[in-house]
Amino acid sequence: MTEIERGRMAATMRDVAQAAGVSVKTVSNYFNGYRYMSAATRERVEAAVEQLGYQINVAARNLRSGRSRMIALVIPELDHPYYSLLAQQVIDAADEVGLSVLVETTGGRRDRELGALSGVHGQVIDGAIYEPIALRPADRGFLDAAMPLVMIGERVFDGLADHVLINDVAAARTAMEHLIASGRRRIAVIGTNDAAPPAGAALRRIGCAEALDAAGIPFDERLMLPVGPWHRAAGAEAIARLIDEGVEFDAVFGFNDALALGAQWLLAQRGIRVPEQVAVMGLDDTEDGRFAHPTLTTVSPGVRQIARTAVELLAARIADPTAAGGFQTVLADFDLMARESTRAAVAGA
Amino acid sequence: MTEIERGRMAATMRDVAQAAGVSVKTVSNYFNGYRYMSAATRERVEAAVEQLGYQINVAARNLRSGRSRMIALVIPELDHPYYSLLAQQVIDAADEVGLSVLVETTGGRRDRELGALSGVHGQVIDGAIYEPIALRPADRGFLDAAMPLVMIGERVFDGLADHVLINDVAAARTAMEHLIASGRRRIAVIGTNDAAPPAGAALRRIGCAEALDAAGIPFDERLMLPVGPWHRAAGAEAIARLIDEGVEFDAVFGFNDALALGAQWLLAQRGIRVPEQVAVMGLDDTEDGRFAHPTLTTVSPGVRQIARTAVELLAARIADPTAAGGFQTVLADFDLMARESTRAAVAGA
DNA sequence: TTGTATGCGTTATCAT
DNA sequence: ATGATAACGCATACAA
Repeated sequence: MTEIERGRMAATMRDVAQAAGVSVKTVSNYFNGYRYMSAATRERVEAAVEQLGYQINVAARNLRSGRSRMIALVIPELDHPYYSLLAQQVIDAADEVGLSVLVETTGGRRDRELGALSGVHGQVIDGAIYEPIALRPADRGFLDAAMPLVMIGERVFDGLADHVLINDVAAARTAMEHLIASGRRRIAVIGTNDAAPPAGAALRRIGCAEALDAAGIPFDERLMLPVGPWHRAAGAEAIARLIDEGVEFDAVFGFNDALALGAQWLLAQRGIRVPEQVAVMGLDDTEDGRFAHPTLTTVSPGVRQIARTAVELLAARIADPTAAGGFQTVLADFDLMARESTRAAVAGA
Repeated sequence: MTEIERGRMAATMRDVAQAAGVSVKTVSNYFNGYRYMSAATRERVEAAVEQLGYQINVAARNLRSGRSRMIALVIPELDHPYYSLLAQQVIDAADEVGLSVLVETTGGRRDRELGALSGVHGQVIDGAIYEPIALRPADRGFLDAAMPLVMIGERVFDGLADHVLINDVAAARTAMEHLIASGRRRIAVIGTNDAAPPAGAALRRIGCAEALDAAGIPFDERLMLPVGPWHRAAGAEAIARLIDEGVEFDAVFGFNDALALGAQWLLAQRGIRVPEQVAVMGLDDTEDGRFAHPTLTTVSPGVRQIARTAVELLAARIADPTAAGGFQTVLADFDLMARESTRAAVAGA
């Protein structure tokens, strides 16, 4: 390689060392924030870096250090108000601690959720923020991710990773209490499914039952509506079926905003007035709800806090994988956001 | 290092070669799809790989090859119906050709859009799909990305990269023609700004003017509503201002669905009936519009096609960066999606 | 068609 | 506080 050729190629640490009159180790120290370095040396390195326009070679660093400063965010889908918000918040929080985010979507399919951490991605990332929706505690044996993991949303894999989530029971109970306080008695609940705790849906169902029980309202299984993916279409279909079956109800609680908005949309299409005839509330506090008509009452899970907490926990695990002390479960705050869709109680619609 | 230690560590290509009784070069050939290999050799390599559970070391490959098989998707924000859909489609399309996607959001800020391709990310990616919204043609000198680039959405940097976008003029004209055909004459347009072509907003404004001109409808600057970010709140505010100023209008065309839905929301809040009094239409075909009440008429830009085309162009550039022949501009198809929000013309509202 | 040898640019060990 | 040097695991000339 001629001098000319070298001159055109990106500068290496060796070039910087040579220009600064120090060893590569010193330059490396500089970039890794090594504390014991004389001010004079530091300045000379800085000058050489500046002069050569040097940028550290990430590939070489990754190979040698076995780290990539990249994490994966594994979620069912990105094209969804809640997940896209979560992803944005995770990306922002990660950026602040110098981590890049590889977004991986699974379509909510069990096989892809299990495989998300192996394969090419699994090798290139230092850890993952992981929100599976199809896995059950029994799947823990199939997940062979030998990497730091922070789980979001459901407490599968308890004792295997850190968890960040809202208190599903309490959040659902709060929502139901709000509806009950506004005079509703026959509350359709969308999103229940046959999963057992600690699945989020099961916990939220428990919260609903608790609220009904405390208010002395009889539990009616016909008002518990299991659905597939928590999309608007599913919410609309569930309520359409309920109406067509002639089951009476005066409120709807969707386990997420999309379900609730789908329900609210269908009610509008059928000419049923919200909130006069039927109240509607969701859980997520996505922007859609704030611009629905009427605006959607919901429970806000503090996505920003969840994302930041998850990133912080993950960064800590990556920095010190051996840190024992067991895994943490952080319950994030939530807030009731009372809006138009649950205003004005009208008894016995 | 003892044999025991080695046994516990991840297998390397050397281990595979040894187990298969071939050289590392042969194993490397196997993983890189080298064609000239005897069936017997291939089988032995496969067996050894299987037996050792070998996975190629991505970091080493990246260092040696100078490639990462990663691309960046640079967009203003992820928490937005259009961009989250685009991101999902890009991730899916990239996955099919073996590329991973690093999502980088800029908040629509010029400095971050310019810097998105340099720094750490810039070094680790093989190319980028790039949708800046704050840049102008004059910024081309400031963007020093020595990497394959596919631009989406606006034709800044013509002749510097491939472009994939819809025909903004035609799409806007189609939307306006639809409104005019339904009997509307005073159409408020949200999203115009002071940028000159080839900015998308400017092109769409031209399309609007063309449609008005063809229909013999006088152009009224008061109906052209510039806004900041194309969010629902901006659409609502623009229409609120228009109403408060007493400007009459019988239709609204938002340059994206979010603006249109914000407008539609405000109209509902003010008790103005859509579409009877005012028709509303958008452009994007996001899910929000399909579940708005009334459902939102819009122009569908075929996001899936855009994403796939962008990924294909980028993959081709990465595979052969020297491929001359100039850069391509691909105009994606669009479709009018007529729904409830523009039904039933009522003249002279 | 396959093998040998070298180097990609960094970090880490050890020595000073 | 700094330097010399050996890996990290793979790809690729070049040789055979």
